[in-house]
Amino acid sequence: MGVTTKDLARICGVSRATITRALYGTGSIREETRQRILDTAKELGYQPDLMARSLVMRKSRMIGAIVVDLRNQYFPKMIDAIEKRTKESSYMLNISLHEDDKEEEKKLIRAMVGYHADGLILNCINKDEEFENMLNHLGIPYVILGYKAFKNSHTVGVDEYEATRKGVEYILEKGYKELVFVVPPLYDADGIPNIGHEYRRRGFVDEAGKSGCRYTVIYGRDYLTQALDYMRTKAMSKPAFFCSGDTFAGDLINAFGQNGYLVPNDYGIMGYDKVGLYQNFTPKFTTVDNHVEQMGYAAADMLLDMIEGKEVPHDIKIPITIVEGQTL
Amino acid sequence: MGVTTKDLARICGVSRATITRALYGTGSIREETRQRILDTAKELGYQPDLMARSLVMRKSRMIGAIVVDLRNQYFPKMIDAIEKRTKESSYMLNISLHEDDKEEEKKLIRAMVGYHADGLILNCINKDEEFENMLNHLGIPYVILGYKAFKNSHTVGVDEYEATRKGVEYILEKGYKELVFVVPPLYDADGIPNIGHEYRRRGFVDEAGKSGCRYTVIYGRDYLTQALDYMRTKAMSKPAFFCSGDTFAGDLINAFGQNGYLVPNDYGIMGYDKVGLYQNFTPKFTTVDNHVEQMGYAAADMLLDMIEGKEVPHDIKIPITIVEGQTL
DNA sequence: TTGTATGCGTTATCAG
DNA sequence: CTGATAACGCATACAA
Repeated sequence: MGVTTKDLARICGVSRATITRALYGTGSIREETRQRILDTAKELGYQPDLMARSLVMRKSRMIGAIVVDLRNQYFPKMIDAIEKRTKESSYMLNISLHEDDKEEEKKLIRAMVGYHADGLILNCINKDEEFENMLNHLGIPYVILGYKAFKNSHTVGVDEYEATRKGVEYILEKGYKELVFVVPPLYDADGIPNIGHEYRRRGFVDEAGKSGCRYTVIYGRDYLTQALDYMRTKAMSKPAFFCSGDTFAGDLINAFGQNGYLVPNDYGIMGYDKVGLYQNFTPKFTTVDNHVEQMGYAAADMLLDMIEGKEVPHDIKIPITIVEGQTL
Repeated sequence: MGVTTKDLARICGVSRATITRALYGTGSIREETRQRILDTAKELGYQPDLMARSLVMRKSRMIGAIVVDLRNQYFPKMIDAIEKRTKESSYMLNISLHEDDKEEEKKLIRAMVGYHADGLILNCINKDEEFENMLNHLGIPYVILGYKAFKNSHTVGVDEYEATRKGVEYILEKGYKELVFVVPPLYDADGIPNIGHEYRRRGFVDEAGKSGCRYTVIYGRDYLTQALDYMRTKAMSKPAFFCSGDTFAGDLINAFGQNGYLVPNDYGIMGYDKVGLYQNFTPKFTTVDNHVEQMGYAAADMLLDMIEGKEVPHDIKIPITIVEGQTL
């Protein structure tokens, strides 16, 4: 479909080279023919074939983002930010989802390269050497979201250890003497640790340990049962639950509520990953804001710089802040 | 970058046509040379240039989805569904965001066409004739999410009128005699009505009117103030608030809570657009489930069929269901 | 079974 | 100022 430069050339009675000159102002051209070409181009609704252009230019002004899915607000928010930045630089953003499927992730990366993406932003689940090798032979720059999985990769993430440490500090400042860290299973199906949650756990354990207060870690799929059990049989004072994720915290508040435990009277709670989910509820939710949008902006800026051949730092850590609520 | 069929041909000492035959099994080829080519292709990490292929095939196996943004869960959920379906049919999904910018939307559509997208899924904000014209001259099929804005377009949506009507029926069954419909501003910046909310309003008014009970509609940005005012000065019995969106409902519950009004003791409330946001909270939220995933599946199926030249219905309406909670 | 020639729509180079 | 020609990487009809 669609009218091409060839058509325009035929219709305007000039060569295709002249058409290009008229359309993109390269080289010199008589003003009159330029106008005539531009007019007919507009009239006929000429649209350049970006594929053909990319083919010859070896640049597509397209950036690929491959993330797991859009289920919680984490990636949507980040992608919104990335998208704004790439748009500012007149790049098109191509988002694809690997759905936690390692083969799919590789396939998508190959597809992006096949479509001449100028750069990639990855939330990658593959961690092995073969994958690292693949990445380094892509021929285009890429930025990894989250953790530094590979030596040579560029990453944008959060210092989870430091963040959790600060979270514990904050809880202690509020006067709590008894801390419970709630975290999902730390290992995935292949036995590979979820590095983010693991760093958080360490941050918690180190800082809580240093304080000399009572603390414990609850993890596993049955964390709700375990937490309730803690509340019923183990708590010696009003405990603070520090949940490694707002969704867990939300579920916990709900489960506790159904069992007659109310926040912040009977217990304190703090989340992680502020994604705006529970920000409108009473009591206002205390959580760690890991600034997802900032991560998005940073990742996009980094990648755009890399595409333009600029020198960029290898790793960027976005500092967190604590959202003071009423649940502690 | 990357090795091409040309390179393979040179290295294997055959013509490029033979390479193609080896790679895609078209035509006949001696098994030995086939193996040899396949081996070297693998060794050298040959990846087809999808752009070049699309250019000659005039098919890209790529589908574009252009939506406003990913801010609330509505589009992320739908896109997840669309993505699953397109992936099943080995199409790649290219998601882009127009951020409520009419020019941007047109630009993105043109870009998708420029990238030889085989079809488009649109959450379009342009409503005028020029845009309709543009769509119909795209040369590729497209499906519009939401409302039938143009005569000839294919759409997947919800019968909002019917849905709201059913919602009112449900509320009345629960014994309420006093209904308040809460809806955001019904017109956008350009004075064009938000058709979805408008249909909902009509459904509410018609059904509530028919029942003979007391009812009113609250709309505008200050709906919280108005709702509180209603509660304080106008309510004659325990009213049911029917909010045209879960987020409004959430905010309302919160605002009422801060003013000492508790659900479901002091008032009833029902939402719309079940997006899973408040499903974990107590009391469990009563809302209208408009089955976003189903919309996604339907839209993807429809588009894929259209791409394959099949006959498809022009409009698909996804039936809603009511999620029975504890807020009524 | 294999090779040659042509074209997809664009941009770039080099003549004229 | 303009036109012819080649190239990007791939696929395919046709010839050998």
